[in-house]
Amino acid sequence: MKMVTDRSCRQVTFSKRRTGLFKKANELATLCAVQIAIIVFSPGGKPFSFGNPGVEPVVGRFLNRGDEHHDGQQRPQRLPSERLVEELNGIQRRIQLEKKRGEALEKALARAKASAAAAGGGSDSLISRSVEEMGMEELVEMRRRLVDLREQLDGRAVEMEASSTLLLLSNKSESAGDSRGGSWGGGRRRRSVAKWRD
Amino acid sequence: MKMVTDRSCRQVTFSKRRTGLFKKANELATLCAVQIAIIVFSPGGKPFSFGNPGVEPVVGRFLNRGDEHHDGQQRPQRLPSERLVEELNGIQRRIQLEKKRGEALEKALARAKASAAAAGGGSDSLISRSVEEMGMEELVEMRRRLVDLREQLDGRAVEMEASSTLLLLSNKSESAGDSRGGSWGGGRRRRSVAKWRD
DNA sequence: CATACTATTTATAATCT
DNA sequence: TAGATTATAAATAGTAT
Repeated sequence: MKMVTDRSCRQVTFSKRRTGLFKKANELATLCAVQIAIIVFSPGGKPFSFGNPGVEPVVGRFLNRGDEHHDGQQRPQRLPSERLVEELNGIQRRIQLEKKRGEALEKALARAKASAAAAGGGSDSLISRSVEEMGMEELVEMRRRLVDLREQLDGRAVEMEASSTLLLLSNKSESAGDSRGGSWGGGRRRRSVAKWRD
Repeated sequence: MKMVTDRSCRQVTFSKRRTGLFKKANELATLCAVQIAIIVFSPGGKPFSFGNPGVEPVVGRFLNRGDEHHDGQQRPQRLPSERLVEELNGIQRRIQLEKKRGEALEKALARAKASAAAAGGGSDSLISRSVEEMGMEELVEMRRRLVDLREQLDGRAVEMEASSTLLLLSNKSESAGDSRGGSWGGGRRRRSVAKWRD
């Protein structure tokens, strides 16, 4: 499944698939009585959206800003601790995912080459508990550790091109359950300032 | 087309259709190289999302600039709490990148392990333990190994081919936050961006 | 950017393991 | 509870307007 190269064909494909996607979303909302929002920008940059009961309520709920409109720049005085917890939960899940990846890789690695010595390590099992159970101080501490990890990552910076991000759901999987998919990193981001680090 | 009355059937239908919808969205993003975000709450109230390149940038583009699509603008008066969230988002993205790197590595390994068959042996099962039991130092070490392997195998490019990925983790998402103004007085950090082939 | 037409591909509801 | 199977319904690519 590759990008359609011809601009005209791409636009046609976009139009039709967007229609189909919104239809699917509408069916999902109807059949299951759930809130859903879709935002998509056409190849030409034009925004299209679908929402049940509307885009903004759903996005607001997702961002923990249900009581706020985006017409103002202010957030509620109450800090986004709920959001923080969600973000940390996401990080936790992703670390777990990375671990699963590492497991598969490790098996192949054992067959293919010898690896360097393992690092020892006292583990505080900081990630063991649910984020919801942690106090703010612990959240801040956890953030500190994650930042440390991030700085390690910065040592060998890697970027994925936006076009390389992909998600295929067609194959069977060993585990199953609910997925909070998406948020595929790697795209160019407005807020991210790209800088090199040696 | 009416709402499925049976709760169980409704949940099943939701799961299936959500999977299909996200797949469609991914295909649309791939074929047409467009930004798209989907947010949906399950019948049980759990949030699910898909985004290319991520939910936040798409939502941000939609909310902040409406029908416009100029680049380079920033919202004025960013609060410290927003920077906190951004910082966490950055970390989250980096971890995502690590996961994707692992995926690519896995494929590269499959192609290159024949030639890379150096020494055998050392299968220290560092990664066999759960992340919950690992300290951050070990996580960092785990990552370092992946990078080492990549650098060995990546004289040529590691292609991001179609890889099957399912984010499958049952986890609670509704969370109660502790509202303490826990700002850490953090400054902005540099973000590293590099190319996949570095 | 949208839509009509049709051959073909794909998703899915019901069912079963 | 998840996954596999399959007949059926739906989406879509190619093309034209």
